[in-house]
Amino acid sequence: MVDRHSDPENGSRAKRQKMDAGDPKDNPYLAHMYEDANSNSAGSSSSLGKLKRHQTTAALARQVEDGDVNPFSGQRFSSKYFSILKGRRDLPVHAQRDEFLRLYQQSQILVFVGETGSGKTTQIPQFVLFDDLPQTQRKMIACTQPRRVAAMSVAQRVAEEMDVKLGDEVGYSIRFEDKTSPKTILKYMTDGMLLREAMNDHNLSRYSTIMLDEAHERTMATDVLMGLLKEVVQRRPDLKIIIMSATLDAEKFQRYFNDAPLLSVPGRTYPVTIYYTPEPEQDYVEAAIRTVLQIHATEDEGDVLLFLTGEEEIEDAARKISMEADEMIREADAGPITVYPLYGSLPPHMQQRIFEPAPPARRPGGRPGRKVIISTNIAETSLTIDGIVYVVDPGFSKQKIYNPRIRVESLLVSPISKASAKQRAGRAGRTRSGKCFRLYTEEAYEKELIASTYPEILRSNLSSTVLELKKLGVNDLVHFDLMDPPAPETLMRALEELNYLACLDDDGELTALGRLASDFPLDPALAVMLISSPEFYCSNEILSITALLSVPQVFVRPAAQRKRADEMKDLFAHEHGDHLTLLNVYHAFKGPEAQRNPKQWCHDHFLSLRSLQSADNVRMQLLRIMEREELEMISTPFDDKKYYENIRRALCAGFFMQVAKKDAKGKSVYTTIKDNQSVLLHPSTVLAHDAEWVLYNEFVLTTKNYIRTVVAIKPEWLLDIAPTYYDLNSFAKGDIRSSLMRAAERLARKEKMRADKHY
DNA sequence: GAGCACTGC
Repeated sequence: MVDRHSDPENGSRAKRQKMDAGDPKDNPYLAHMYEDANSNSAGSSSSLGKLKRHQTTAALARQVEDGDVNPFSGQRFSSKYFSILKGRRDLPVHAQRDEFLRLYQQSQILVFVGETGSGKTTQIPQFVLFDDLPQTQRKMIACTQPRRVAAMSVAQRVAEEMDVKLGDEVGYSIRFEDKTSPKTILKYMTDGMLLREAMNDHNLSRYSTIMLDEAHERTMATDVLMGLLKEVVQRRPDLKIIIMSATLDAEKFQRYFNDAPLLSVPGRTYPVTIYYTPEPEQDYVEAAIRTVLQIHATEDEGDVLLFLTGEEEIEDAARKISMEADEMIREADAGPITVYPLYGSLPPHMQQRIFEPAPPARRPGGRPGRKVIISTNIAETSLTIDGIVYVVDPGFSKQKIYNPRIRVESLLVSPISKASAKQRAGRAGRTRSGKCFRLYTEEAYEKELIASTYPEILRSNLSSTVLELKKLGVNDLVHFDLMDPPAPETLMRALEELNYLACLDDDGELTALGRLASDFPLDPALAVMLISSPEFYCSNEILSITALLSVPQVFVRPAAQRKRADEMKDLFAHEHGDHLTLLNVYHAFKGPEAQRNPKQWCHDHFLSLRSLQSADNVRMQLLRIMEREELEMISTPFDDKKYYENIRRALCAGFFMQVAKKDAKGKSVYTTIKDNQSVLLHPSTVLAHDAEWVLYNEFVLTTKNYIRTVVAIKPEWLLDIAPTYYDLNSFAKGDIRSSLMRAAERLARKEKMRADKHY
């Protein structure tokens, strides 16, 4: 690692903030002098009275904000309100309040670029509130976030700033929790939640202004919402839209929204010096470890953040760095180091540890200690850690990619984008000026990194999205104006899958089943399985399995205790497969023994309490929808010999396209139906390796092709449940076809015998 | 004989 030059892109921001020097009313410190001039010092309803909708100026808003009485709640402002208000007025966005209001008033759509620390997420919605006055229209202002925690914490903060109780005038709405009331006029919500609302209210008529925050993240929901809003604004001239984004891409948003005006506000961060390597690194993990140790040996006090790609890589690097650092302490009197791994599947209390202070010097006057955090991308967007001074960026992350040809999503370690690299570097400049060590050459940065990561919509299976769009009333998918249209093949695959699931008819129109399926927050195959389950007398059980398949892995397998964990899993194993094993786990979890102390029970049985609780939550949500749609909740008696068979049949009703047959020769090698992929059973399966036909939940592409979470089924069931997909004429001659033919003959024979009995 | 980056309804 050799340093080179400093990169101006994260250096000091030279943008000038405009000062409104002319009108003394614009000076917040003089505002109180004018407050009484409008003869309105008390009375809640009247203090907003001086504001006319879409004619508010910064000065007018300030007068109301500086009053004694909260104009929205009618209560007297607390003293805390005024101290917070003072801080808010120092935020960069405040200097441009008038400029913002003018643009907001003049145009229906506005693109707002505010960098980190500008205050956009908390302040802009309040600026809008004072001008849009949604309560006079019996409407609300919505501000979307890609993540739940953000929606919750920002709403909490803004409620404090506005001196109201969270859930009254300011609230939030996320899956499993609606913290709003009839009083609510400003609602923070996840983008997915707004999309759900749009499915039942195509014009989003409850809102007078909709703001999409963090639009640069380009989540699936944000992309679909943007396409939708582009249509809604045509039908609703009264609706205003603000697209809020960080960093570049602003022009792209502007162009997409018919050259909407743009407002940029500078952020408030410290300069970060960028260093590149002179030569490409062969082994980025090794280079990263070396760099961290070198920082520790030579750089001033300050914590280090290293980005790696996944759990194993991180744990491995953490071990090595700790070992090497111990040696440095012994041999070179280096300061102490604490290394914290950080990734999503880490239990919350372990994630919290990253906020502990760096270790102190080992003796008075000794070399200071240092904290090293080794993290996945979670520290790039979801979590911010103050006090980071050094960032080490090897330039890779795991990214989801989708292969429409074999209908498989997989994770691949890939080079990051320039936007990600900037975001990572920025993590070093939150509390003071910092340094970022990029473990690639400057030339590679310039020439090899793409400008920004491909949006999720280009990297995913679209069957859920296509179903959602149909439900949203978008009939012509090909001409639906998405910012980045997906590959036609991906779209075709989704339409085909939905057609086989009978969610779309042959003309591509939504069927009754499709409409019902879109009510469930589930992948279409899961939704169809659940809706069909009453026909198989096992909707209670399929509901549990569906919930378990929608949450992270419930089985925990710590590296040090694999054997013990596997033994515990065997306690729940069902000979016919993993779905049934999951059901056994759930039933045990809900049983009296486990419920006495769920935490202990899960720990003892190597199960994830978090996953099981979240499955329970999902199950309750799905149950409410089942009841609302009058789908019968029913079970086959447990002592009936068809109890498990009925469940396995019901699984086929949704997953008949995810089936594999064991090869005639070659042990435990399977071939998937129609796609003809050669696959292996994932080693985690409980299924003995002798099932001829299996249904799988997931295709995992790693060093080998694995199918994971599998259950044994019979080909007769497939012919019975999905006759169109299993039309024998559509199969090429071969092992699969002949096996299906024999199954068809067995079925016909049974039918005949049954018919004979009747005569 | 194992690879779940991260979100979301």
